[in-house]
Amino acid sequence: MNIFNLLLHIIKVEIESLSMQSALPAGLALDNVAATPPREAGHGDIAINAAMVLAKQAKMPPRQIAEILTGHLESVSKLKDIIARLEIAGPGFINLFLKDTFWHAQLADILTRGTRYGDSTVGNDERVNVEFVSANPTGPLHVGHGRGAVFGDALVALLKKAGYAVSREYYINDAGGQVDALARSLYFRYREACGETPGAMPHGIYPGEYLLPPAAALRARDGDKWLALSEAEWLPALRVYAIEAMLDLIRADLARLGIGFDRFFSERSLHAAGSIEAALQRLNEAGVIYTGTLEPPKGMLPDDWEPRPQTLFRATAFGDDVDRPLKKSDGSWTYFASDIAYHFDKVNRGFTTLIDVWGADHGGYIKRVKAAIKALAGDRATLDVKICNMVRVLDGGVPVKMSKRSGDFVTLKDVVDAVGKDAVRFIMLTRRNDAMLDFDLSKVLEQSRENPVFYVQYAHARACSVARRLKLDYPAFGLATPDWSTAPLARLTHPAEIAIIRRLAQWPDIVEGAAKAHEPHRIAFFLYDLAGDFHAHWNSGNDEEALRFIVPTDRDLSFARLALVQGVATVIASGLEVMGVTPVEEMR
RNA sequence: GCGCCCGUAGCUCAGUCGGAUAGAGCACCAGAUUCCUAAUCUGGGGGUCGUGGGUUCAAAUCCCGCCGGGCGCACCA
Repeated sequence: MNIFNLLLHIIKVEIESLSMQSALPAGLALDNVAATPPREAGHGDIAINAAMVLAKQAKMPPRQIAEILTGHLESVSKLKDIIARLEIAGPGFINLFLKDTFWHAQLADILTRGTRYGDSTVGNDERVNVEFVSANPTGPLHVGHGRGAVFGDALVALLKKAGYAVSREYYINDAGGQVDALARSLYFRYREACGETPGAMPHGIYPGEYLLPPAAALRARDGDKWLALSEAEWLPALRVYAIEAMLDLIRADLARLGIGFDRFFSERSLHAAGSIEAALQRLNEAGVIYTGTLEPPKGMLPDDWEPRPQTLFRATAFGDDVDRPLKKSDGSWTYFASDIAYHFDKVNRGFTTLIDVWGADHGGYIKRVKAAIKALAGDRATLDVKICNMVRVLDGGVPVKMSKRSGDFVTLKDVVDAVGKDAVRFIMLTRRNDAMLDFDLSKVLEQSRENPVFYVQYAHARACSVARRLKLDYPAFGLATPDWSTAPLARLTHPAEIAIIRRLAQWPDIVEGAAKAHEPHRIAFFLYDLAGDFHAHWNSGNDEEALRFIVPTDRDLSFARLALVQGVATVIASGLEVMGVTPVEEMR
């Protein structure tokens, strides 16, 4: 349960009731009324901005509205059990101070629900398609792909937790010239494998050594049978073979990160099924396809520019900057044409929210795809494109050299092998997706506060250690397998303890906010803050013995505090679950 | 030239649908360990939120101009 929405709902109802009683004007718009956690601890637990928002509409000073509202709220029976006191502050905020018993109830809820705490229904089972990675099947994934992979996967988990019906999808670009080049590259390696010396590598051949194993496997399977054939004869078959081999490679790279997909969608299948013609036919009927000649971009004339009539989509009618070509000069479809069909297919499969996760170099492509969706689907579906910015790989602050000949980038596999799945996943979410990310291989292994992976894991491990210690050193307490429903939570009275529960109780709101904004990085920052609260409280037991979790002379107090610690572990685990990171119970 | 993203403490970055005295880590300074993991914690200094306007009761947040950085710009994917 999201406590902020709960209170907000109650208060909105009461405002409406005041309107009915004519204590406030009728017909007030409450859309901007909000219940938020105040930054300042002295401002209570929940701040309501209603008085300021309504002042203008009601033609009354905010203070006066606040007076009316607080006077009324104090008499509402539903709130009497929850609110210790309320005050009017600043320009007209109503600050609510909640009773300890309310927070105890929140903790009890956490313990009952376990890592399912924070699950929400705001998504309302809306069907969402998240397409991510979608790297060309021409080689292994690099670190940049890894960021998109982790981002997409965590976003899916987040959306599911918030109650959306989500599907993970990978679009395979298996139809263009790049996969022909891949097939030629494989053939080159195949000739080598057959004992030929093909000589210097021609231009347009992928130089990576990752094609050696598939070439050898091809030779082992088929012998020399392809050598005597012409390119037209071997290319289609070897293309299929090479794409499958590369997809195996990619799937293996993703599996190392614990990432799988509900569907791999082939671009070639769109061509084969006539989906492109169908989608463009529809655009044609809508009158947004025409033949015309584009102006060259001002300020940067391409060398080989020549004015040429093309088949164009009138993207400018839907917010794009220029109209976009659908056919290449050789008559085949452009990538954009098949992408139109692909997104139309997603809409036709019933998805109402489409999310595409792309690299930073594709930012210029967003408007045209949005334009196409608008033209084909109107308001039936919306597209949100999440751009994942570049990743710089460092080691001890020094940029890692781009790897030898195998490609231009550090491979994802190398990085996962070096620091582990959990560290990669966590670090990838410690920046907003649209900000550049420095990934320092040595820092993510460091055991210090500087390293958020460690800091959060350590908090979880510490929480687990309290349970261990109680079990081992205080068997008389009988808390080896506690029944949380009997925990005497009323014994949690210290402000620092309540403060931690307050943080834990933000978790459902964090989930909903992050899910709506499509921003999984918020989870990482929340967990870091929570870990900080917990470490601080843990340490205060050093200065003040009475604050330690385990009180040898007081079994019930120890039980209550164990419950608090368990709540911390639970929420951390719940957050890590969304991030796809395994919580550790010990770090020795 | 045009489009998109970014500009917050010395450095790296958070900042919720616009909300109260703009936060955290690092670095710097001063402290805490007979004690559940000091792998941690406490306190301190440090800001024209790039800049100039505008909207608003209220702007780091929304709108416009400018400056600085990144990405992209027909027939690649």
